Amino acid sequence: MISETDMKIYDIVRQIPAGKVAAYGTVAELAGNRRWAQAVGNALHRNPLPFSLENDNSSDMLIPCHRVVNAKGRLAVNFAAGGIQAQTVLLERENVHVVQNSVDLELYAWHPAEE
DNA sequence: AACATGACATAAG
DNA sequence: CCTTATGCCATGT
Repeated sequence: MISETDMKIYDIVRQIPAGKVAAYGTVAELAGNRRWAQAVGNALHRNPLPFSLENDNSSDMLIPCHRVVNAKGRLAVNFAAGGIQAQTVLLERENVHVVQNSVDLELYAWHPAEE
């Protein structure tokens, strides 16, 4: 069963454009409450559809969770599908350079207002 | 209801 | 940079 909060969270994450990343806290805030950061991580961890490798993103439930990093740009060590390595590959695939398991937020941080 | 856990954030040492 | 400690919220036992 997907809760209201999860819906909001997934909805926000789905809006992150390719080539950009958003922090858990940012997603939480956009979803409605700044303090859901931890919950966002949990929600994504048990996320039903993590991402689509080569799929054409035809499904509305696709959630690009690899574009979500922590406040310092660090990747998720316990990334559900394949760990941090998988997340790295997915990001690199979108031209988001990953160095030392981190990304440069100055370059890739997603700013919703600029959509 | 109580307690433990987690893909977090922030502050402090 | 790293480790602790504290606070948050949602879940699972």
